[in-house]
Amino acid sequence: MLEKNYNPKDFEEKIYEKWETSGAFQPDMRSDKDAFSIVIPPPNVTGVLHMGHALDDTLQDILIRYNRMLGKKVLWQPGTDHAGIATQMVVERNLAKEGLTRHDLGREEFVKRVWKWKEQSGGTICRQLRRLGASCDWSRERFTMDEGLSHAVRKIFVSLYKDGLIYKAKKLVNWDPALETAVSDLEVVQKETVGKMYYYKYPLENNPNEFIHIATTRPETMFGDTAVAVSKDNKKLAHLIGQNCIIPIINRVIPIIADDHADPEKGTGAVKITPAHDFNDFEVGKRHNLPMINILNADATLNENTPYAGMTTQEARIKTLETLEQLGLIDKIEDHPMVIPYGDRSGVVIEPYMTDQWFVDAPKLAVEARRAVTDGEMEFVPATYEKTYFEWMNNIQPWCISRQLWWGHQMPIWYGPDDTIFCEENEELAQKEADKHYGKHVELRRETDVLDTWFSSGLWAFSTFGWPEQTQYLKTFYPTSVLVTGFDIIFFWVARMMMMSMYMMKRVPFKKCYIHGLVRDEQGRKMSKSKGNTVDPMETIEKYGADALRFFMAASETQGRDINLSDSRIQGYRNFATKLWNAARFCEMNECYSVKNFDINSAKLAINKWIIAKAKEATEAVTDNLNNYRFSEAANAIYQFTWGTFCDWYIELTKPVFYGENATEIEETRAVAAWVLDRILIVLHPFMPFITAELWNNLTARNIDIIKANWPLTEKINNADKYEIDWAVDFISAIRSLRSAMNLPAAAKLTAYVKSSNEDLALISKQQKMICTLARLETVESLANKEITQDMAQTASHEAVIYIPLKGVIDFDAERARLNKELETLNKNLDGYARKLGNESFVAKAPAAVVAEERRRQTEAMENKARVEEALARIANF
RNA sequence: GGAGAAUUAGCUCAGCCGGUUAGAGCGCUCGCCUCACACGCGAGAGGUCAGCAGUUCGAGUCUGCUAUUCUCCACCA
Repeated sequence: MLEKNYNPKDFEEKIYEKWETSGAFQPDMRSDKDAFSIVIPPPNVTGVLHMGHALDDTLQDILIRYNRMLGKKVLWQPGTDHAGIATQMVVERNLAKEGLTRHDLGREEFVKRVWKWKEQSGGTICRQLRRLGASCDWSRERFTMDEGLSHAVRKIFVSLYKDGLIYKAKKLVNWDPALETAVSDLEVVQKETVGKMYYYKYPLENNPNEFIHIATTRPETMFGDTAVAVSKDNKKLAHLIGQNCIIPIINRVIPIIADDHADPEKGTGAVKITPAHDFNDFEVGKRHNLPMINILNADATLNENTPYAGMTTQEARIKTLETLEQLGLIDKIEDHPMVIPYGDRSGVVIEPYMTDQWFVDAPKLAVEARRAVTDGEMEFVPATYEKTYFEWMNNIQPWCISRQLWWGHQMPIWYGPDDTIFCEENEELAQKEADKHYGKHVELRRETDVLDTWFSSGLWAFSTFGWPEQTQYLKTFYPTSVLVTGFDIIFFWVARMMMMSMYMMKRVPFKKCYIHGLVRDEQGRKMSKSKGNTVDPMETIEKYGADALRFFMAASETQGRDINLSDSRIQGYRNFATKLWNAARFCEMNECYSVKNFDINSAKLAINKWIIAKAKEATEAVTDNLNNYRFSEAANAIYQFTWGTFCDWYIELTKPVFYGENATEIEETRAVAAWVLDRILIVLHPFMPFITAELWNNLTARNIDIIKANWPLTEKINNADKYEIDWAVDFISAIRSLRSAMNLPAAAKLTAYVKSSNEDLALISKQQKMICTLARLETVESLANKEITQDMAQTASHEAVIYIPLKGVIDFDAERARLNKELETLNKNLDGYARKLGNESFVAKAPAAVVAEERRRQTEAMENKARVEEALARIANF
């Protein structure tokens, strides 16, 4: 017996546990069916589930469960990411509480600490994914720093290095002074701020009373200046080119050079060039062979190349300005809107900084990655995201992959005594190569840098399957079927996976890439911890159940658009689950599952043929929409069928049967009701796995788990017939409408007389009992020779005109108002039809079927109009 | 500066290949505790599909322009 109330907490976790322990999420590797696979976007190992995951993983689980029910060999590969910077930061913060830094511990000890932290607080997110119902094959869970995945990292690194696609270079990079590491372009966020523009002047070398005026937002960098640039087209300043000027305070002489980087329209037209601390200046410096003077320490304090060693840039800026002021060199200071780069993790200002770093030749790798999308080997859904992808790929810069961190994959690079580089998969091999190279045994020094986190996640689509081993899983599931992820990591991850996979595997990592939007708060604002507007999915699940949250995500997901979280909608889907629960209880109470071996094609009752037809349509709609990644349409199709068709109509239609005495009819209706409910459970299962499983298990004994139930597509249904009940539904609705408009008490039993074709009358007489029950009529019969009287309210459904005597209680004003409104609508429509059909071009050019349909509507509306006018005339004097 | 997207009911949004009277949920109004369900049932109100022009027999849907909003990328003189 089902509980009276739907209580997801009673069963959701239990059901999941049973699935997991029974291996229900594992693919049958002996099956010869098609494979379907997804690799999960690996969450940070120490992270917690947020609404973005809830969306992302719900969509994946829907696809996974759907394909599993289609009978495919399905694998959802789970795992987590070591998240280099993020994780190291957390552990360092914890250390700071003990008053320690990582340097106090030393590298080895620190890394041990991180592993310990991972053991302690890792795994939370995987437990939460289980709570959401994600049917991942946890027996295959991977971590980007597992031995196997680390091996893959080293192997591909060596390969890229030997192919000349990884190189070391001394370049300006984005430097995070808090973390003291380089970061990639993508890890820098630009923020609008109002800063100051400082105008001041440098004296000329051979005439200290003359000056060249410059403008800068960062005066403290002047100690790194190695030139001042002026455009040769700058008529006012060009004469200074070739002269030298003097950097005040330090009195260093630098040349005034000609370079088009100096825009005559901007600032003063003359730009100080600081090649070691500005990306543009760096290029200028290279063009003119300028010295590059580094003025910063790794923590962004000024170094001994400046007079203000040890000061922060802010302190140095103030000091510099004070000194310039004393020297009388400042022209003016203005407010200046500008953008300043911040580290997306550390939140501090990023400094362009000159260091030795390692780079991946992304522009070369991008060629194949781009081609694969151009040639349709990988398709974005929605397709418009390929523009974003191409835009970035076409302007791609070398990818800085080295990080001066301790947590991550240490680069497989060893240096010989003279800094010769040996890049091998392990130390032994490197040693062997080195010994060969030097002709004797030498001591090697390993590169201390680790790799950008995204380097290892770039391999995720094949490293998780055991690559470089040619495993059965790799052969079966690579390339994966689809990647589901947010647009915010197209560059970080999708693009990198494409590049790495095309390089190493020569095949795309996934055939499709489904991109979804962001989950925002109720007001459409981005959710963030600092704003305090985040909603914890676990709390939502606690409140409404995982199924309600999942269904909300699916029903809201319309190809790539952001989703505004809505408590009332989630609650609505919990109500939907309750509705289904109660419908199941109705079936249980009426012993629907007691009938065995009923052939669905032998159903004879009109209501049963009707619901079978509707169920078939709904299934096809869900299937079609899922095949095209239209999640909201798929969810809505099953929602509308379950609630609007099955509960609102079919269950009501079965009541006259169940409460009647015809055993054959009861038997048939029981069987069909059970059959339809089963279809609902199956088709709804990918969206709401828990309630569907709970009902599936409790309604009757089953020989198969719902997770592996066959998707009901292939069923042969050949006795579907919608006409009769569709007609009756409209007929009943018309009477209900009239009752409501005439303010008739719900309990009042009425008589209805109908004027219509013999077919309609036959249908009514056949469905007499059902119509009377649902429309609350005493009886419904043919108008025949009965006289139409003034106390009859009149309405119509299709061509049937319905008369209901109101025995003196008719409210003539209400009836007139109702009829007039109907008339108004009819007139409006008739105008439209007349206009269209009066248009010769329409009649000549539109398809015949469209024209015929238009004519039919016109005729019908004209008949209805005559009917309504007649009724109005009849009561005109009251 | 470069690129992309959006504008439909009070609110949040669907609307696929152009073809009925443009849909849903929430909210609102009226009537109902009808033996599955008040987390419910029945019936309603509510829209110049941002504006203008164009293509077409026919435009919410296709094209162009305008207005407004948003997102991404680039940008420290």
